[in-house]
Amino acid sequence: MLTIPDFIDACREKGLNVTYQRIMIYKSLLRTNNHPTAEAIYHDVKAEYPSISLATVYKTLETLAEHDLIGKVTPLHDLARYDGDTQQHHHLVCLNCRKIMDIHDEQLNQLNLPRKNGFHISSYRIQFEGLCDDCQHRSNGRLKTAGGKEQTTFCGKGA
Amino acid sequence: MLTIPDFIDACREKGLNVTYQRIMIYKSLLRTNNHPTAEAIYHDVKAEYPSISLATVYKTLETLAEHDLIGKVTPLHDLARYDGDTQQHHHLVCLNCRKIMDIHDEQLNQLNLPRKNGFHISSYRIQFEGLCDDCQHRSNGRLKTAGGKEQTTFCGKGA
DNA sequence: CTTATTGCAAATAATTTGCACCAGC
DNA sequence: GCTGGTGCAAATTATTTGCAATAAG
Repeated sequence: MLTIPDFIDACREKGLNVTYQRIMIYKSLLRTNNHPTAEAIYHDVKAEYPSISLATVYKTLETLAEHDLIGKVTPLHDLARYDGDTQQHHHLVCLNCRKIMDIHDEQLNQLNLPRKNGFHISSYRIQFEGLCDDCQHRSNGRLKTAGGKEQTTFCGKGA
Repeated sequence: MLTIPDFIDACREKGLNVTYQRIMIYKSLLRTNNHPTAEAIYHDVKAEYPSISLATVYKTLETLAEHDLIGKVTPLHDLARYDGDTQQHHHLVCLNCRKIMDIHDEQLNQLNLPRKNGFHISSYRIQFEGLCDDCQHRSNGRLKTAGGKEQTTFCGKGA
């Protein structure tokens, strides 16, 4: 979490114009610990700057996330995806083709659970992110590593 | 992943009617390793059973997931949520009120990465799921632990 | 026979897009 | 002044819902 002056510098370094809206949106994220939705940020910012538009909030959040100035809590957010396997296991997610592979690994199922504020943990899942073999090799530079939503193909099935 | 006869028994045990559609959908999940979307399953099943409807696929997947006969890859799927913090960290997700809390824990940042099929892992995130303190105590039996999408409130902010 | 489930069509909700105007540099 | 960013309204996409017809137990 950067201070506002640092955020402004960071925008400049990345070639992003520094606008009032971007600053307001970043400030809104700074002041909540909520992991807010676009709507929530929109309402929050609107209180101080009523002319902001929801579309701007969406666009800004995407832009900032692409430039790693903020994070997106759920990278696979666009489509609900299901899994026949109900055992505890973990996932490898290809950031390019969005293929998901299963990881069954006993060691990863034995983590020491963190403790925080009386939260009662009943399970956990780990999402490993990166590039699958196909996308490292076959993709001829047409990668989109920034967590966006570009491809629809899942690299086929079994193969 | 159950065999079809076991799936049928499991449905009966849970009081779910065993329908042709449910079996086809489950079979489709069995035969792919794709973590498919509802659309993908719809197309797959439609090939063998053209009269199936997309709404049925959505309903069936939700039903099976609620009864733990299948899993949902992304439990926080319904809304995109953002985070001002770009350091590696992990999340506690309350399955009831959908509040998300941050976990910064050095040990959790040092996992041994699994290896699989040439996949190149660049980062990972752990999502711990359970009930926050508020929801364990204050909620008077009105819990919805089955990964559904019920509440809209995020239990307020700082508090 | 009774209730749960299906399938259709219409509704809703989240997010994206096109485009004209405006602001940052 | 040039280019990227904003705001509006309309479009798109995923998902849900109401309801009558049908199948499961």
